[in-house]
Amino acid sequence: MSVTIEDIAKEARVSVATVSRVINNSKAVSPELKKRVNDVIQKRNFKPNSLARGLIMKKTNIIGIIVPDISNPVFGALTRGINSFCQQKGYTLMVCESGGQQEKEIELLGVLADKKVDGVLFAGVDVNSALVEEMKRKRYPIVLVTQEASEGEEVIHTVIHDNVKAMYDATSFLIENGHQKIALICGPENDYSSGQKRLNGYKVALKEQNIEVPDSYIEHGDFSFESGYECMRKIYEENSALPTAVMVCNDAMAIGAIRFLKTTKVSVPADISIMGFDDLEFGRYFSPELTTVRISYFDEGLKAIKTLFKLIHQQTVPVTQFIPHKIIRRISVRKI
Amino acid sequence: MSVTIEDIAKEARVSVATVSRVINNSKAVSPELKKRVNDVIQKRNFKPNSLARGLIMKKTNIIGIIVPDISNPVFGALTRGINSFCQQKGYTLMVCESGGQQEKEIELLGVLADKKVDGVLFAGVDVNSALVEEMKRKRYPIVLVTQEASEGEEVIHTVIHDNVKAMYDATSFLIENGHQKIALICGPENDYSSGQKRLNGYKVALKEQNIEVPDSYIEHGDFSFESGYECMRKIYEENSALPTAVMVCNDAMAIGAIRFLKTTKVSVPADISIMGFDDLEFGRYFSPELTTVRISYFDEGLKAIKTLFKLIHQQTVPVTQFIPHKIIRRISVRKI
DNA sequence: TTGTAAGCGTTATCAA
DNA sequence: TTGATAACGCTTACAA
Repeated sequence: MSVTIEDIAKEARVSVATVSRVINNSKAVSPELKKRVNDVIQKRNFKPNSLARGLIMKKTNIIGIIVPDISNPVFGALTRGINSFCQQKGYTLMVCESGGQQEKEIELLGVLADKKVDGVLFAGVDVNSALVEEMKRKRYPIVLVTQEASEGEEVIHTVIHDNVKAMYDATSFLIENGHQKIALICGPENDYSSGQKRLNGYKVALKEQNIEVPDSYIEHGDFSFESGYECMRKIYEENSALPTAVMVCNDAMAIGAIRFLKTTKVSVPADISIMGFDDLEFGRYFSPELTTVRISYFDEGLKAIKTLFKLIHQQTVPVTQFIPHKIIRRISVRKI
Repeated sequence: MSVTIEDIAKEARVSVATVSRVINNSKAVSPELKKRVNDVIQKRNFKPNSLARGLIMKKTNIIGIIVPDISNPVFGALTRGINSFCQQKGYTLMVCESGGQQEKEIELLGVLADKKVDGVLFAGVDVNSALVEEMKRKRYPIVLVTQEASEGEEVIHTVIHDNVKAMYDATSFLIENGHQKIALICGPENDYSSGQKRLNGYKVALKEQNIEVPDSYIEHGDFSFESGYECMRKIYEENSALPTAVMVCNDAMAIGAIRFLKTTKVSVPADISIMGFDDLEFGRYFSPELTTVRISYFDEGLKAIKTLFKLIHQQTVPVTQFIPHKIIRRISVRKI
């Protein structure tokens, strides 16, 4: 078996307590003993068993993260931001995938409790009061990231981009560029932050300018390329008066939408402008280059994990924190 | 604090041993006691502390995975395949990011040892003998995935697609379509499986047909969109006789390459055919739709984790296992 | 079938 | 400053 603290103690002719003290330099140990112990530790390549340690210290240096889909680049970037900080602080990341199903999310919250993680980052889809109740019951701190709670008061700390404002800005940008007939390919209706809130920002911007829009201008997709394609097809087929611009709630659907339009005779951006959301890297290499709203999910993850650390160390943090967004003008939107 | 096995024992008026037996149904327990215990467990929502359990059982139900970059869709899909199986088996995934640096990889191998993981999936860049030695020293089983060892005998179990054959097939496909002047945008030279091996497959296919290619037809990128763009630029600028096809070692670089060609007057596929590798989803939505070699990284991850499980349960498994690849014909390659 | 008690590898308390 | 020794929460001989 691996070498234990007792082996070290024996070989260094001291007590296990002393070895422990050296490891954690918790209390003063005389220099000579310290050196003797350290030498043996080095020589035997001793690493304290983190299970035993966690058992008594009630601290594992493990952070849990729950995301709907690991292979989604948005959550990839988020995870990378989180991990960059964890690694530097000596924490490890336990990654769980929920598929966006609430039942699974609740189960995973339990799994992470079992694993005695020090804290959890949660990227959900619809964080309703049932979920919030479940979270409040856990003994570990939780930070919502990418998604705020959809019901009740704000009781769980949250790091997020301002979806309403971002969509408001994006839609206003289209309006400023002369567009009045602006359709929307939105996220799922059950997705609070990235579905409902974004829809909201769009509506507010239009209303502010007294622009009316037919219901047939609004479609709900599921953030996949495919659904962007489908939604665009519906808008195209169901409207004799085509929009001059389509605001799309993520880049993947935006590209799906453009792909559909390539099967028709309307061209982007000459006939219809398309605006995306996220600013994933491929948007820059697409043609036409995608105008979009940049969200740095890396930064969002980073801010979330920093917040979680503060919570773990009992510091006070504002309940809701926003990270900035930015309009990225490229080719797929034109001024009319 | 959370409820312990002792609390349960007390409340069910039995010994902790009995409770433990019920939990693990290790030994026969009389039905009545079993029910009594289970009721209390249910009622108090008791979950055995996995640290204490891991400490004594030398088993944590945690699998470690080391990848260069979590946000890369290839490793995203890989991780998802791995996770799908783990979740169903009651295992959790500890995800570590190495940035592809050997030093970091070795460190992470140690971190995972500390965490007492039951096994590790390793997706490296250059698994040389130093790394292999390090791996052999660990007490947990390791499966290489996406990358084989570059030196010495095959001692570590490996699940991978056949890079040589895949590139051989892809290049042959281009030849069959009438191309003779075939350039290559390859992976990094220090990347054994995805760099050197793929280069090899390309060369073998050409040699077999006695096709000679100038050095200026071969460029090394780093798998990023940007580097695909740059490599294509070099090939374009350094060859008065342009190739009629370019084999590109991943889809991202292929799209970067096409992007560059759009800045020139040569068109794809009319003047130059472009073939990618990986078959990521966006390639289907790009224009022209990308002809590519499909590798299912999800399946590769799945097979790797299944292999690791067999190893964990001391079953014998072939040292090297391949997952299949497939040529996907789309628009970006044309017959001449 | 059930219970008692000895670990598992640490840290923390309390004397010395 | 150091060393016994009691936790931490569980599993598993060994006894009963």
